[in-house]
Amino acid sequence: MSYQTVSRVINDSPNVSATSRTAVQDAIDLLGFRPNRAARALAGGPVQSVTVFTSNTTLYGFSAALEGIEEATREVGFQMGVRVVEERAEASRAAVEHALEPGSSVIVIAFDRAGAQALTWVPREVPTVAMIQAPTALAPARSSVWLDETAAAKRATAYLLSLGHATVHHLPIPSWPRATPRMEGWRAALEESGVVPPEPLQPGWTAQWGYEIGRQLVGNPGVTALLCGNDDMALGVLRAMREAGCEVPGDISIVGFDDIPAARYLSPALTTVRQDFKALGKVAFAHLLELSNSSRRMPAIATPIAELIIRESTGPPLGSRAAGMQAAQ
Amino acid sequence: MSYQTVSRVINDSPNVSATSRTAVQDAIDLLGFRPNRAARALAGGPVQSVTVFTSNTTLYGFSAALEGIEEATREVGFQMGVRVVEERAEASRAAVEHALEPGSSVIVIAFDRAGAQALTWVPREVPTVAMIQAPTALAPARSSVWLDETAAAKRATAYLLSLGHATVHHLPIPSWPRATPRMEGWRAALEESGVVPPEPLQPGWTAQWGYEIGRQLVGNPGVTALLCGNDDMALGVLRAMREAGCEVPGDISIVGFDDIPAARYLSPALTTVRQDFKALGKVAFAHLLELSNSSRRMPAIATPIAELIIRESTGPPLGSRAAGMQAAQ
DNA sequence: CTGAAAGCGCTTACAG
DNA sequence: CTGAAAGCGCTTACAG
Repeated sequence: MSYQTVSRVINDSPNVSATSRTAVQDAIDLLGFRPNRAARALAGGPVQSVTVFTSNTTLYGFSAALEGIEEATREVGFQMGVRVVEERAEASRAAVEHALEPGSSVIVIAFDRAGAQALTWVPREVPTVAMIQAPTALAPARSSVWLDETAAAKRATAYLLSLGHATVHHLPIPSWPRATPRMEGWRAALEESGVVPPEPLQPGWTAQWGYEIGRQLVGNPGVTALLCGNDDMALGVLRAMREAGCEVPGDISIVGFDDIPAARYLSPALTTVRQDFKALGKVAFAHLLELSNSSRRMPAIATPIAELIIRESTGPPLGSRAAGMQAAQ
Repeated sequence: MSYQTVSRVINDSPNVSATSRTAVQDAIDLLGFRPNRAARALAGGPVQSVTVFTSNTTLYGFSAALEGIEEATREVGFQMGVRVVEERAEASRAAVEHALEPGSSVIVIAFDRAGAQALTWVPREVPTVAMIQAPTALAPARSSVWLDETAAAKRATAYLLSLGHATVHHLPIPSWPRATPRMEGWRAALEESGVVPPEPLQPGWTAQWGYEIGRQLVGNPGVTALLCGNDDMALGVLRAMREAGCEVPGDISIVGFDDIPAARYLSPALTTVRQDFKALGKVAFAHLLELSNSSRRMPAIATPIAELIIRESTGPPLGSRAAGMQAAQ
């Protein structure tokens, strides 16, 4: 019953007799033995930790994703490390290289530019899965996961159109290297209805930004419906409208994206697209597991379905024929 | 120029000639050499990683604290691991024991019961600092950090009283093992003004809970001012009031706690107590550093100052003599 | 199926 | 001040 045998049962080696296996297992349970991770890693044992790179741990989508990853790692006894990355190339590179350890694996939350940047610095040989906005956006040859935001944005836009709005404006989250899927979906819905998409507003992430943009929008009769790139911005827009005495949804309908916990408690409660980033985080980790254990790639696949949650911030435009339509519904 | 010498310069050993030191350093820089953490840990090198235990990575206070810790660790090249802990004793214990590695250190975000529980399982010998609600609450003989929430709650309550409210009600976050400092401050302010504190409402954490409680409060003329244990609950209360047609602050003044990013964009913008959990996270890590390097304890000390942010959700009670006072201000 | 051997990359006493 | 030695706790070929 040498320590090699112990190592074998811990690592599920097939070359152990049933007798030894149970004997060792019993001893392990009895003593509460826990193999030293540092030693395992040093000796070239299997990966058992993930480092997640993210540009933000506070924004809803990011922290929900993190939450999902954490839960998944906990279930299989993986350690989870977190490293925040900035957009500046050198800082990003330093952060990634510093954090990378032999025998580790990584998930990068590459929803934004900083995340995508970080992905760049991760060597090919380390098992990696990226959480991205859309499949074409980046990460060729990297395993990645995403939500179908294009379809969701399209659906939300179509809904607004169906309410009777002549057009729908869009306050996007930052795009790179090309339009975000949320913007593509918005544009597609408009074009399918034969309306020329208006110029998108200046992109941002925060409530603050939404507020700024909202103030500029006030009193513009052309915009009666606005699809926001996320709920935080929608929140800011809502505030700007109220301050200016604009009714929501009377004067302008507003749709958010993500369904943050606060969304349904706003006044008016926010119509939004629910995105299950937590579930996506779990999916990402599941992929990572396959990558690192069997060392074989998995094709990128989509997962949880986004859902349009209709609440109070949307309605037919005032004084349009849609007002009549509403009664008919 | 053996590898021992390299080890010495990396670890700032004094026993190295200036010549060797620079020579080695140059080589390190040139080659981009990074010592293997697993090996260092195995050989008993200095701690260079923290794992933080927290019950939630999504609630504002928790995620802000995490953000602060992350930033601080990044600055000194520490690795940061995160493990979510539950309240159930066995689950908590398993999570903690699983996560603990020799040569690691820990910060536990012990704002709530689950966190306090986790703290229980961390062996004395591992360098640990706890982030807690108040110094007496727990963690005797543990290094810990906290914000002076008692003073802040007292100040907020006094402010409400000064507006002319006959009393102030309180919707607390969960207490254990005794009243939260927020509740103590609230109570103290009331007593100092000679008013008997009303029964606190049922404690909770979420907007959902605030909403439930808010609905119960509607139409109760006795409550004209409410101090909420956090902004999320305040958000829910706000919603309940609006639904019921109660004016805020006309019919009821509401104060939150924490100053979440959304607070100032609500309608009415939320009067609240700003708490810098991110800074507190940094302080926690600073303490940890001292603990682990010099192996000497630091006395627990308080840090960032909470600040009352007066916005729109508070005002004098309607129809009271305070209405006149307002004009006088 | 199961030991003995070698090595993962470091650090820390121990001799010079 | 600086090497040679031993060991941290594992894992993975290699012989039996």
